[in-house]
Parts: sequence; structure tokens; C-alpha cells
Amino acid sequence: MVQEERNIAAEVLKAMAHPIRLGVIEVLADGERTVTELYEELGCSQSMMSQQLKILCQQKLVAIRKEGTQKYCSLCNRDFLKLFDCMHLHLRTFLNFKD
Amino acid sequence: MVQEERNIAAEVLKAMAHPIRLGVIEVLADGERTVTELYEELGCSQSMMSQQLKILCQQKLVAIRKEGTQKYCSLCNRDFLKLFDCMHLHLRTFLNFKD
DNA sequence: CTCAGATATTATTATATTTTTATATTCAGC
DNA sequence: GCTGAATATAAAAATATAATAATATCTGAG
Repeated sequence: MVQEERNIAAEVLKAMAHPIRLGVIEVLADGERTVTELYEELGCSQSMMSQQLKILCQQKLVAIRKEGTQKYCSLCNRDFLKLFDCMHLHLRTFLNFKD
Repeated sequence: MVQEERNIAAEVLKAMAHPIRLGVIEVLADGERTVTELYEELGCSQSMMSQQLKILCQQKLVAIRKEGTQKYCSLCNRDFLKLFDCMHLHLRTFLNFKD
């Protein structure tokens, strides 16, 4: 990776590096969700969710399609779901997390 | 993942989400390096590198062993190297990055 | 003990992120 | 055109991160 790629990659990672945004990715792994469903499922405010979704969309981690008055969110790139496996391992092997 | 795990996972990701810290991980993928080697190879100041390494160590991404007056850095968890593959794909498929 | 090389810490300033609250926009249905 | 549900934006305050410069610590060699 060259310098410029690392800058962008850092931006993408930063977009994931937040509890709510990680939660969004995890929930969307299961399938499309409405904005309302997301903030209810993750227990945060509507405004909060809207702002976090914007960040995820900017990095093309989440895509949104409109349908009437609602918006449906889904993952752009399921490849990053591998990250949850690495993370699971990391939490248990390197940080002392029990099940 | 439960709430608390997401908080920790976000911390770990945040530790990776920085150009220099990503650079460190990438360089260390190739093998152990001295702190001096790292900051020369990545073109940043000694102080900068020391601070970034601290962050990587706190999240158990990098391990350090002492040998005389030098410190040798290496990766704790090579599993996260998969991330670079995902990222490579993401940069090219979703953000318009050419080779 | 002192020196020099290697690394760490501290302080500071600038900038960015997080979170909340309030307000605005959009759109389907009436 | 008005209403209400769904979503977005703006503003603000608190907190965190980034980057640099200056100084400190540690350790092996002599």
C-alpha cells in the first residue's frame, strides 16, 4: 500500500471504528433494514443514526435505497464481515475476553 | 457481538485507523523491526513513532521485545492481515481507486 | 561515572469526533 | 395544500485525537 492508499484505508477503518457503526454493519449482515429499524434495534436516537449512516455511506460501506418515505440500508461490501471473525479471535486471544 | 464487545472492537479498529499505524502493521507483516527502522521506513519522527507504537501495543496489535538498547516490534495477530486484502478490494471496487 | 544512541514522555496547539437538542426536509395520504 | 411519519441537517458543548517540539529516561560501551 502506498501513502495515499493508507490515508484512504485509514478513513474507511475510522468509519467502522465506532460502536454504533459496527452495530449497523453487524445488523445489516443479516439483511436490509430501515433507518428506524436500525436505531430501534441498536438503541440510539434517530438523529444519531442518521449521522452515523452518513459516515458509513461516505466510505461506501453502506448503501441506501429510497422507497416512499423510508430508506432501506444494506451492506455494500460483505467482504468486511471477515473482520468480525478476526475481531472475535482477537478479543478472546489477545485481550482477555471470555464468552 | 454485545454492546461491551463492540466498544472494545471499536477501540481496536481505531488503533488501526491511522496511516502511520496501518503502515507499521504492513511493514511488520514482513517481519520484526526496530523502532528506528520503523520510523525511517515510514518517514515520520521518532517521537511520532513511539506514540503510535504505544497505541498499537495497548490494543495488543504489536508486541515489543527489548534487546540491549533497542526494541524489536512484531505483530501479535497476523490474522488481521486479511484486512489488507478486504481493503484492497474495497478501494478498487467501491471507492474508485486504480492501480 | 559519563557519553551516545535508542526510545519514551510531556506539554501544547490545532483539529476532529461525539453526542445532544432543536429544527428542517421529504413524501404519501387525505 | 395540510398532516404526520420518516429522515436529514445544524448548532453547540464536551471530549478526543493528531502532530510537533522539547525534554527525559534507559542502557551498553568505554
